[in-house]
Amino acid sequence: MVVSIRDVATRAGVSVGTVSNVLNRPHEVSVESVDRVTKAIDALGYVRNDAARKLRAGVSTTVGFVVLDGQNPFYNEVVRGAEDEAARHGIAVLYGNTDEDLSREKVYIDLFEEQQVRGLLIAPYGDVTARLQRLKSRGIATVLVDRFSGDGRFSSVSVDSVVGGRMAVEHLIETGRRRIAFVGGPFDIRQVTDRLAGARVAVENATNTATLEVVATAAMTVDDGVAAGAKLLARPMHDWPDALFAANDLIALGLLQALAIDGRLIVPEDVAIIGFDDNAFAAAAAVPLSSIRQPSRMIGRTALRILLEEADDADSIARQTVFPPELVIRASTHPR
Amino acid sequence: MVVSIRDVATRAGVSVGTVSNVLNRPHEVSVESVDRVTKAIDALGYVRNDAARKLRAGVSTTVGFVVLDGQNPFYNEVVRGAEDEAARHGIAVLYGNTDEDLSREKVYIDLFEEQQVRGLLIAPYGDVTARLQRLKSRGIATVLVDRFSGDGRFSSVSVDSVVGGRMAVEHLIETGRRRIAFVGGPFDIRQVTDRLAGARVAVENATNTATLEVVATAAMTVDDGVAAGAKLLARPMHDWPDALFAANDLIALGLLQALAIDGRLIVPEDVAIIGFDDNAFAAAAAVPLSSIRQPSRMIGRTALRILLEEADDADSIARQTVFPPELVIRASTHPR
DNA sequence: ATCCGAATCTGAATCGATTCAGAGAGGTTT
DNA sequence: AAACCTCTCTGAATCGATTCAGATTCGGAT
Repeated sequence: MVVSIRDVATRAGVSVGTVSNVLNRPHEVSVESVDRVTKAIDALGYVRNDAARKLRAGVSTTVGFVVLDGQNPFYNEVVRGAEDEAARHGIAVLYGNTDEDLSREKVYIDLFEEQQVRGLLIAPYGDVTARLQRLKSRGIATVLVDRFSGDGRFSSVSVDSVVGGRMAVEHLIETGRRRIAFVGGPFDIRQVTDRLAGARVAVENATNTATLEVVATAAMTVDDGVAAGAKLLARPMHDWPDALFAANDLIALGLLQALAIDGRLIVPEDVAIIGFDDNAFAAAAAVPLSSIRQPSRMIGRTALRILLEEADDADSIARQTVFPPELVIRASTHPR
Repeated sequence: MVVSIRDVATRAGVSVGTVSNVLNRPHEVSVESVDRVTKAIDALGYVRNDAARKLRAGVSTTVGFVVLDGQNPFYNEVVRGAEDEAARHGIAVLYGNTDEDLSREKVYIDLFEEQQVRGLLIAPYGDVTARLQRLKSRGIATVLVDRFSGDGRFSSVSVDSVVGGRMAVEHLIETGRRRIAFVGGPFDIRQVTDRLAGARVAVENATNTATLEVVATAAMTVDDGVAAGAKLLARPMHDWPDALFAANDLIALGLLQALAIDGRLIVPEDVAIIGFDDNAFAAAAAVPLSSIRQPSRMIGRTALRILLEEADDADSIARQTVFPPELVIRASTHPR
């Protein structure tokens, strides 16, 4: 048995219009009516039908968040930041996880479009500009998260990954490391290539003879880090790098784990490791992990705030917000 | 500019009914019509209006998942399992994070009710039976995740936390520990009390003189673990327990971190630590963490499968699915 | 007594997809 | 040729909340 606004109106002895007004502009309704309607709603257990509301009003109080990797604590923190800000505006965040899968990414974007969300936050994997452009033409605002919008068509909130990559490798070089390996992938993820580009800059600017090699991983999980570690360990010892820059903390933790189990190489004595994100588990690692911190909650909060502004103001101009990364030094990169 | 089904019909030279049929029962429409309509849809960039669809048809192809703690990798794994299963049925999972906040829990349940999702998965924090009962009467199926439904009114998928708690403490006792502390909270979370109850059973059954004390935490995060560790470290050394059973891995990681920084007590020589969940970071911890593994993805997959079955069959009978926990022994509980 | 404006309420029209009774075309059986 | 199917299509009615032009009420001003 479904309770509709009509049932509430009958029970309260008013018209449907008045019930709707109680729900949406209570100040324009007499206190007595508000009271009667409220009582009727409670008595009947009425819940607004969001479909009807959206159909007629054309707006929604939810925003969507399409996340690249739901297992990654960094993105969870970003989502948390967005939720905090959303809650303050009486808005709910629904999110969908794409797991670096192009087709799922499309599915979720379409889903949120069908749902006519108020706006969409997205940490994109593939090239989604075409789809996002369509959302825009439909009046659904979009903000890119953790990804700079190269062509400036969309607002974005991110951290400068090139600078972060440079900071990481400069730190390694300053603490006396020479043979540096970048561990990460896949290379169609922008964050990966940016961090690597930063690393390259640092090596080129170095006054000493530091070298950089690249160890590719299939994805950015702990398991991929373990696998990369095993691959490196299969080499003769004299071929080993003396520092590893992991594309994110998950890979770094995997590397750490692989080395700890093997036992021949000690961190940081033989090998330094630095990660990226400074997620909640970096400090609790086998060897506390140096990392490049991203202000994750702040990214989420800011992205949501910009999203709401754009949703309310149709012809606002896209803007790029870039936060600085921050070097966090822990035991894993202590000098020998 | 919004493209409606009417525009598509006009462009394809058919009626709106035919367009709808192409979308929903293509086999009942001539191939020629399917073709014309498909072309028109592509040309116009038409996307179904989900609100109108839901309003009329009353069904939806999304399920909601209300999660207790979005930062916890364990729940992320469960969600991932649910998503995998959902994807196979062409269904999308939208989730909302309550962060152990009663009011947010209510908000999300109501939100999903308003949205008329196909079904709802929930890892509940407070007592939500009343609200869930209402969903049920509205025809929205509900499955509890990570929580046994005591009164059997709802289907549930969980791991036996009492058994898990017992396994953890039996393991500690078998490896020679005597003064055991349970670290966790708050005690209105069912999982916490169950795990503690299991621990009590193990201590009572022990042939030796093992003791159990309780160290309460405000929540179940790494930070709470660090705080609990600090509280314990403030005690005189002879008052220290020789084993810690943390209510989940996050707390355990926090404890490990607090002890490592302090440095006076070595894990596992002076203190053993065991966690619960066996999340992705347990193995990569400062000292690889023993834990009670829950089959997280399987929980998510199973919960979603049951949810869809119940959503399709209105008068199916609620059933409780309980998976066994599994003891995973790592360095943090090695005997002295 | 009449008029005015403000406050409040009413109820029909509306949003867009789905549904289904009924129509039309074309073929087969008797 | 009539009767009967089958296949396919049409278009009006429908879902429930919102909106807004118009109605009603009432205290105060003229």
